[in-house]
Amino acid sequence: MIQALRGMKDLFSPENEKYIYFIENCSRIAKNYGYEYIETPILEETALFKRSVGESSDIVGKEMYQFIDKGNNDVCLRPEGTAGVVRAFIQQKYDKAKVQKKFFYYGPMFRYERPQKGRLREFHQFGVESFNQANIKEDASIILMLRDMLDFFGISYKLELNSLGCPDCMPTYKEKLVEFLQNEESICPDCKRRRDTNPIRVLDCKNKSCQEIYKNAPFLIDNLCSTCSDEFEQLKKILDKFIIPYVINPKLVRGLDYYSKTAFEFVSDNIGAQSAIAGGGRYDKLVEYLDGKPTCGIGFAMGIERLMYLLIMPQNKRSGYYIGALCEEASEICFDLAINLRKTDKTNINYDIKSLKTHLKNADKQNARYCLCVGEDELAKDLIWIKDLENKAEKSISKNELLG
RNA sequence: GUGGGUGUAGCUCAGUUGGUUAGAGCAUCGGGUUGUGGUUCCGAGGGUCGUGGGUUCGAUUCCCAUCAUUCACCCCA
Repeated sequence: MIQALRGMKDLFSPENEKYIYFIENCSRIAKNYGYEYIETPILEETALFKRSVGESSDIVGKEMYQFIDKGNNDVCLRPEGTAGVVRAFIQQKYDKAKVQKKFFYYGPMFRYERPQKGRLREFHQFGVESFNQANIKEDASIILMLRDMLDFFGISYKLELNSLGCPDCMPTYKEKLVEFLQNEESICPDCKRRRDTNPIRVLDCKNKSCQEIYKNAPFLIDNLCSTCSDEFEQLKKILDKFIIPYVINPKLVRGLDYYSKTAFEFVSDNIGAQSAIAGGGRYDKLVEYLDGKPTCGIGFAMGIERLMYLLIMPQNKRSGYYIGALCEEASEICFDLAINLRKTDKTNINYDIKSLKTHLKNADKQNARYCLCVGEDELAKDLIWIKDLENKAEKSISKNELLG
């Protein structure tokens, strides 16, 4: 038997309904915030991710589905969504036009890792990207939007906030941190590796003895330049005003190299070790990294599978018709009936001749609102028997009334 | 890439201290005298016990390998 690749899942009921429900409502809310839908290719040139996500990240280092295609191009399946949208933005010359653009997208992402709870090799994200909005209010808006979405679905969360600084304050901080780390030889091997590759990352090491040491480490949040520091204060004020509870997590670093300034993560305690349900932040230099004109940007992405663990669907109401024939002679009229009803309503037909009892059972199981049956009695009088499964009312109506 | 758990019916799982026809619940199908559902009663079908090898008179059970799956680490949504 051929089965789906490791870490890749088929989507059946009821998850498929959840997925649609999630996408539809996130899209609706994003549109309210002025976002428009964008779809970018799932396959992109490998260099795009190397330059945006960053060579030092694990994503690029070991998790990409990368291969050489028949035209000898080095390509890979997108591991995240922002890079593609930024590439599209630049390719469309929106950077030169200096326009403000806001996009939302959703779809599959691919990372070659060992699957576990809340982590698949093919997973789905819903994300948004806002270009050319430097105002800190936009940072707040994007967090407010995410709050709206999670609130709509009744999903509880914790918001963690940090500032990663800008090219003015980040490099000097980094030097300070590396200096601190030079004197700490008792840190774990992973952290020693990070010290060289990506020093900021040591801060969210899960090793307890490391965390003990980092209590005394310098934090970026205490070393921001005046601009970054002011903006961060403004952001907190807006979030306070709109009553969004948050915690400042000075150890919060985003995994992708392109982030700067505002960084945030929405986390949940109820989905296993992979607790981040959404993450995002500013990336004011990314457009330049990808050869565009300087254009600031901010965005986030939600892990749809992780959110679906937490999402409870509203009760499914009975809807549509179920049609069944009670005798062979009635099967033709039943088929005609189905064809006609399908022009306006969800209609399922059972081609098998069954007893009324069986048809009612089936209609009930399918959660149909109405059960329509035709037997010898109805055929004789050109009637259709119809029962409302919700209020149990039943009647026979003339065939012409339903066949129009 | 590293470590642990688990593979028995469509699903969720019992079980055999190694012994002859492997069980339950749910689901499916049929029936409960002529055409009435969701919470009834009765019955039926369905499994080479993940795969390959080893030990044994005998393996679904013990051992090894392999594959799949799951959880965790690394990392991330």
